[in-house]
Amino acid sequence: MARSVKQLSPEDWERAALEAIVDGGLHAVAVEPLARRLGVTKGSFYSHFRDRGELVDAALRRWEQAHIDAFIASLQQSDDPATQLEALLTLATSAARKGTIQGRLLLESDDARVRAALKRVTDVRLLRLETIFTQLGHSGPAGARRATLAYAIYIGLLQLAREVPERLTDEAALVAELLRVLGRP
Amino acid sequence: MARSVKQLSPEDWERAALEAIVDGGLHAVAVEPLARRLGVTKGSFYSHFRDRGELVDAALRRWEQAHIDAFIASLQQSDDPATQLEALLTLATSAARKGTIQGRLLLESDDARVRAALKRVTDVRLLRLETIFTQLGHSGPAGARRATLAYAIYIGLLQLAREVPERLTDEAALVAELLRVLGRP
DNA sequence: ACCTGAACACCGTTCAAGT
DNA sequence: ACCTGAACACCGTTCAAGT
Repeated sequence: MARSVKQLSPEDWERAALEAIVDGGLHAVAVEPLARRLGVTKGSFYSHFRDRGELVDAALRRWEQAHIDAFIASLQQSDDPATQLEALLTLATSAARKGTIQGRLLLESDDARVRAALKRVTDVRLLRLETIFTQLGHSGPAGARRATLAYAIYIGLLQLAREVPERLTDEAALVAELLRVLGRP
Repeated sequence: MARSVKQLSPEDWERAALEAIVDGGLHAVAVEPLARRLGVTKGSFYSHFRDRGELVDAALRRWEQAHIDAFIASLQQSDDPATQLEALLTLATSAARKGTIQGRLLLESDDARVRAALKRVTDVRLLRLETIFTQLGHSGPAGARRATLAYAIYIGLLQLAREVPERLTDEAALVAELLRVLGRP
């Protein structure tokens, strides 16, 4: 449960920061409380990072990398675009019902650092979605619009899951609706 | 530019709080800076509100009421559901490109007070959307799902407008796509 | 009733001193 | 190199005292 020697690494602080985000959002990433939790004094924090912002940065990059990796991995389960689309929609609607770091971050993107991390993840996903829709027969701009639309739905569902979760209970029917709506060329 | 007598009302503080939200988000609603801006000392704040939370509450309710009123008003321009839907979609996509209080709040809804205000606005809108889709021929649960979907798109576009604004430039094409996607019974 | 001014708590940041 | 402990700045909250 505890190390006897209090020699921490930047990674220790980053992981603690991500845990804090899950629990209380970005503003819960506070140096003094994190230091208490890690069993050191807040002064020692500045041996690892220049300031709180640098910690937030590093923690977000850690999350971002893991997140992009997972997304890519889920796509590699199949080469068929229709199957990939369904897999992503299912993943999206089920993720929308869980409380994740992503959910937290989406809702705190007035922070420039959060926005930057989200944008990088979003860009990767939009490009992949665009490829899928192109393969499904939607030409250039139409494919791009459809990808934007699909991703907007995903983001919107993430948000609505917090506001009106009672509307997202019939997940299967919702996925079916999404497929019907997005599937037509 | 200034009143000579510094006798403030709760409304003065609420309006200042909303301005602060537009500028810097919810965390910019800070008693001491607001007091400075209003030309009083922070101590006097507590003659009007019990604490910062009560000010946030009051400011959000002020915004909420004005917002619901505007939404209802825009619906009353026509009785035809198809026209109403198009009007809402147009309103939504153009609102998505502006920086509004709503945009700010959506992205800060890890705050319980913000969530509550957003939920009240969302409920009103979802019910109205459901009515429209019912009138357009979508029976009970299908109408509800379609309303959820339409609203998810709206929320998602609000978010994407911040992340990837370059994808929302062709507004007309996007509205057309939305109508096509959402219009089919 | 509303405002001032001083006080205290909490967190971010700095820094001299320890190991 | 990393940690401690004390310092200072800033904001939330309280309160006695003014008008």
